[in-house]
This record gives sequence, structure tokens and C-alpha cells, in this order.
Amino acid sequence: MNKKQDLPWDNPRFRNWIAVVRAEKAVVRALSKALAPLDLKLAQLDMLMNLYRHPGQSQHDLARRLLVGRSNITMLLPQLESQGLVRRESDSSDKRVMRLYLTPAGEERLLKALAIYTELIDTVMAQSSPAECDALGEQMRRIVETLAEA
Amino acid sequence: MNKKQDLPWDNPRFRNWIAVVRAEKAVVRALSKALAPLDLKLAQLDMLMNLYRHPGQSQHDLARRLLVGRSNITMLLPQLESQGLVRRESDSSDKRVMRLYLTPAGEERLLKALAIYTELIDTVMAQSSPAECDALGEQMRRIVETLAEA
DNA sequence: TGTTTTTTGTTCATTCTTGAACTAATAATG
DNA sequence: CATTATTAGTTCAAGAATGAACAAAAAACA
Repeated sequence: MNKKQDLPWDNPRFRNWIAVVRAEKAVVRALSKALAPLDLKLAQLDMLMNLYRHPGQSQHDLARRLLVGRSNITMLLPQLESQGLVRRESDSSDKRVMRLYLTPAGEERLLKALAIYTELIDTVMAQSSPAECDALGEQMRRIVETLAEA
Repeated sequence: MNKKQDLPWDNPRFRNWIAVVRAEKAVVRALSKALAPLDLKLAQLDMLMNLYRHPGQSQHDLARRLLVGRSNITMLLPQLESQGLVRRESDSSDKRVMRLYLTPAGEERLLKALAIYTELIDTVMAQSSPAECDALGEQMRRIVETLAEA
């Protein structure tokens, strides 16, 4: 009964997952610093990215996509609205829902931020081959699917 | 000049990294819920894990390992101390540093939490082959190294 | 040695995030 | 139709995380 041999750190899946967590955290910190000059926080960038790809979505949908609470959206939106990056428009057929759109200024800011983001990711993934990189993405997407089903 | 073709989502590295972020977030949420019965928050589990592997480390070292501010450690420790999971002992040769140790109760709680954690990870990574999984870990560790150098 | 610099940990004000309770609008059901 | 249940968004209070300013201890250096 050697306790050490039953430890999760001896489980390859666990050990490699911990590496994922650490890498994600490190990149988040680096990215946050790199975004500071643009006066954009990471949570805000996430919102802009989602609005770019899904224009006109409701706050509820946005919250689900970002994996955050609805109230979080409510709290964060005024920051983006007051900067003129996002526009809110109430749905004509359903007076409860607010549809969200990027303004031209929002799109401009987003593209600048994405350039920074892309450069950072290109740097940190430079040592992975395209095949490795794709395999990585596949595994991650499977994880999301697995958890979404449950 | 098709703008869409210059978008980061067409960059494989970027797209696959986004998948990493989403997967990490999804697992974090699932794990947080799974840990609730143990009365442990994720930040607390991170601390216990680090103390298990590096007993007697200082608060400063712990903060660096967790990629977190020193003040965060100061704020979080009392929770663990009051639950009797962690013991603080001031260093005899350097009166500034506090050395941190897991108590037997802390170790017991940690092992229960790790069992839950491991089970979750085993589930979500079940569809990855051992080789894929190791390749994943390698890439992530390279990312951390890359950022640590910078 | 005596003075300056660094390092460790704490405090505090600020910001972020969350979840529960709430309002208003719509959908479902009798 | 009327009543009940659900859904979208907001408000609010509580819990975390952060970074700047600080005190005490140790190191560096003259």
C-alpha cells in the first residue's frame, strides 16, 4: 500500500490536465497585461468577440456562451456602452430581450485587441506543429461536448 | 481585401487556443460544483495541492506557484487555518517568512477532493488516447516555459 | 558599523463575480 | 380567457482577487 502510487500526479490524464490549467492561467495573465494599453479587460474582450460572431444575440445567450451569470452581463455592459463599443436594442417582438450589437468603434477596438491576442498565441504555440495544434483543439472541443451533455 | 480571411478565427493556433480556454472554463465550473459537498473552493484546493507537494514553503513561494498575488494568500489562509487544514509556522532563521504545512485533516480533505478531481478529468479525457494526452501536456508545459522566460 | 535596498507578509480600497430575490413580459395550461 | 409557470433582465449584498502603500526583518554595501 504505497500511498504515493495512488496519487493523481501519477495519473497521466490528471498531470497533463494540470498543465492545461497552468498554461491557461499564464496566458491569461500575459494577455491581460498586453491588453492594458487598449483599455480593455479580458472579460470585456470576451464579450466583444462573442458579439462579433453572433450579432444581435440576447444578454441571456451571451451569458450562456461566456459561461457566466446573467447578472454579470448586466454589470459589464454599461462599461462597454459608455465607451461606445456596444449598442443595446430592445427586441420589437419580445419586449423582454435586449439585442446586442457591436458599434463600428467596438469592431475597431476588437480588431486591435485580436491582433495582440493572436500575436501572443502565435508566440506561445510556435513550438507546436500544426498537426499537434489541431489535435490539441480537437481534444479540447471533445471535453466541452462531454460536459455539455452531462 | 476580404476582411474575414484575416480574422484570428481562421488562424488554427488561435482557434485551437480558444478551445483550450473554453474547455478549461467548463471543467472549472464542473469541478467547483463537484467540490461543493466537501466545502472546498477551487482556490483552496489549489493551495492544498501545492502545500502537499511542497511542504514548508513560504507564502511568497506559494503565491508565485499559484500565479496569484501575495495578498491573496494572506486573505485565503485564515479560511484554511480555521478549518484546521493548514498550519502556519514562522521560520526560526528568518522571522519574516511563514512556513506552511498541511495538517493531517488537510491531507485527508485534499485526498478526498483529488479523488473527485481525478474522476472528473478521467471522464472528460476519456476519448483521448494516452499519446494524444501526453502530447497535450507537453505543449502546455512548453507554453508555460515560453512565458516564464519572457 | 551604519545606512540604504530588498524582501516578506499584511492592510485597505477598489473592482469583479456570483447567486438569490425581484419585476416585467411571454408562454402554457386549465 | 384566466391563471399559472417560465423566461429576460435588473438589483443587491456577499465573497474573491488585485495592487498600492505599509511595517518589520534581512541583505547589501559603503
